[in-house]
Amino acid sequence: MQSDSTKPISRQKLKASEPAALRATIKDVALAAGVSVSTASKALNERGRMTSETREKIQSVARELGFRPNAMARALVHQRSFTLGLLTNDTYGRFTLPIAAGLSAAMADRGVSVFLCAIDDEPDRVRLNLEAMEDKRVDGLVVSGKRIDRVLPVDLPAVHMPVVYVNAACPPGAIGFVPDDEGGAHAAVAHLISLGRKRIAHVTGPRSFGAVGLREKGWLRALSEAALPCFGTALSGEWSEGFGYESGQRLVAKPKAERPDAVFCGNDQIARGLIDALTLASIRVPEDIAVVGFDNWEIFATATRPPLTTVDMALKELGRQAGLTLLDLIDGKPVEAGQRRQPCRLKIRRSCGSEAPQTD
Amino acid sequence: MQSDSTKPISRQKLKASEPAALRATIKDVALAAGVSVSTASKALNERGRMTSETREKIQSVARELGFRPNAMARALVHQRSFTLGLLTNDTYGRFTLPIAAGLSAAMADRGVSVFLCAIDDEPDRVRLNLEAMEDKRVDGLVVSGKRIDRVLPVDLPAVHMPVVYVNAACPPGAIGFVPDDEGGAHAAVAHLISLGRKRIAHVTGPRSFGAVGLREKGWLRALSEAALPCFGTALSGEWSEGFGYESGQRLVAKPKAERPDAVFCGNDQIARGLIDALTLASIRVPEDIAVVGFDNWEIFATATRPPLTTVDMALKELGRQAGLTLLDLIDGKPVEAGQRRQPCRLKIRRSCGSEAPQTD
DNA sequence: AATTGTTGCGAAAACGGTTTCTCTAGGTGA
DNA sequence: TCACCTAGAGAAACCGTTTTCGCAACAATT
Repeated sequence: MQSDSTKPISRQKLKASEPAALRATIKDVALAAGVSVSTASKALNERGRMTSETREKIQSVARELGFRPNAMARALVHQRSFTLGLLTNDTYGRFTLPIAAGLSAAMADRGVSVFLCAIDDEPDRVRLNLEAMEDKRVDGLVVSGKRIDRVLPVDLPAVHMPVVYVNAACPPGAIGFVPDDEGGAHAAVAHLISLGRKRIAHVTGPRSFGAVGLREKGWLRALSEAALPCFGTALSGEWSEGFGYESGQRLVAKPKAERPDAVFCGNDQIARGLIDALTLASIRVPEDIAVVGFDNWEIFATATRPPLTTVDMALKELGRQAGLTLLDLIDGKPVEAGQRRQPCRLKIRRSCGSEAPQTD
Repeated sequence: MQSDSTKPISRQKLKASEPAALRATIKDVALAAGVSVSTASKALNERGRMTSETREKIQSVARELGFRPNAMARALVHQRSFTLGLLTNDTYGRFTLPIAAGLSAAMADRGVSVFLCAIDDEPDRVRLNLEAMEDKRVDGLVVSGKRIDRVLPVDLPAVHMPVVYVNAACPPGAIGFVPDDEGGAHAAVAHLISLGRKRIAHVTGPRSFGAVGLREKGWLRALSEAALPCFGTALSGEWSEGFGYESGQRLVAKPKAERPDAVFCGNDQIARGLIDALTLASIRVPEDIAVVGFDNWEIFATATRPPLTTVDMALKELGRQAGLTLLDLIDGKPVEAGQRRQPCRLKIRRSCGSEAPQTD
């Protein structure tokens, strides 16, 4: 039994007197406080003028009755619903959940709730959900995807409300947030270089992904900044453990002198497969070859042997930022159009050979 | 350019005439059709009596204006918002997203939208979100967790609306949905038996998890039904690849005659680690030892070598069922209290040694 | 021709709030 | 004592719908 303000008591009252779970309205509050509805409203919203005595009386009555204003009635008059829609086509993927959680948490703190719309790129489903969002009068839309170079099949011009894109291509003139793939890659490779590695290879996903090009660019930039030669060209394949494994085997097959002393992988799955192949060939990670990944997908990164140093895309923060920006947009604040690149953060574990892995 | 009814045209019109993105109200429709608001409402909702001429005129005007009724105004009079809240404490986990997607999709088809509330088991956040859901007058709540034996820190009695639990403990008298862990385990082990395996071990998660006991029970029941001896006791440890790996090594250390010919693992991560250990010791999977997992977490199950036969918990369906039941509850239909166990489905790949893995 | 029964539609009252405007007391200054 | 101002509170309009009720006009019965 915590002393939890007076809520529990009022609830009990409510329950006892009202079996059908009817909620107290402002009318009930006004009646019980012996004032008019308008006065009650003003008292509860700290507007208008009245004796502090009146105000406090009304507020205390409201508390006793467990009064909570009906957000929909409020929205009706304010033309503002304090709700957002989150449209995502990444139903099974790893991106949506952290983004959604970050968004939802940041919004909850501001009294804004988020509708989740899972569309599987089916046009009908998109249409259905979009219409539902329009009907429910959400104040804005966050559109989140699974790759930064594809725009969702959302008929944007038909939607008359502010939109922010996350982890998806951002049409011209729109506003979007994506992880800074190039910066993250650069940080990862620069860290390897700072540890004395000089022959740093890159194994990554399909060229058709925008992120692949950006991460490759980061790799190259870090190398050239350190005046290191580019070790081979980037090895491009599937985003899978299988491809990482194969690539590892290919590395192993080379004579020792031609092997890299570090590999920067395009994602954690590839890194995982690659490490498995190296381990199987008795090549030590990180002593013989250091490995870093990209994604910080914990379930992979912590399960590899040794645990994987990798680039964290700060997806929660991405969702948060997108939400806050959308809120600004809704409030009519000026927001510059274009795509923002949210900084990534290197998560150091053991696979890169650092002396002191982060503990958090 | 698809011929997409008349919508695009009306939208264009709206945009042209109304820069501030104001939507047509039923008043506008009535005015434009030369009728009263009440008649317009009746025409659009197929109620009341009027000439079909009048009705069609109104409907066509509404279409031209791109009229969509304001769901909040509607909710206000119907005392029904056609929204639900999804409360989950599984922010990073693997359960919430499929459940949420299944729920959201099934609800979208019925005109119901779902608010996502990510609570991290922080009481303040729970309170905040719960209050938001009450204020927004959601019709009901789905509470989803990450383990079936823990109830979320939700002060249920204080919430006056229908609630359904998913993948979480279900307080007495409440309604809940969980995967049928025992049934799934039984199916997995029975399948191994049908393939001729006779010495089937079980490596699983911490005893403190309810699911562990249930899966163990399924294992034992399948064995006893086939009159097979129980091969050792269930090996219990972490839900991790690491523990699977260790357990694999322990198996390998035994003389060949004492080894099992199949292992049923408590989840896919354990199975993955175990297979890695066996492979490293040159034990062939499935020829020497067959392995099946639990979860069908595709990212693991398809990446193991060989791909993992495992139990699919049908989480999307679980979310769907929970939503539909909640809708029944809201509609006042009689729903029996208690916890329902949703059947699992064995997903056959290669690691069990079946001749013909499923292709879907 | 007077009564009844339909038909087609609009007025008005909800739903639960907020906000603007108006009114009444009471206090102030001349 | 009177005009004037102000503080405090209520009346009413509004947000966008739905729904009940009432009222004409007309057709069908006596």
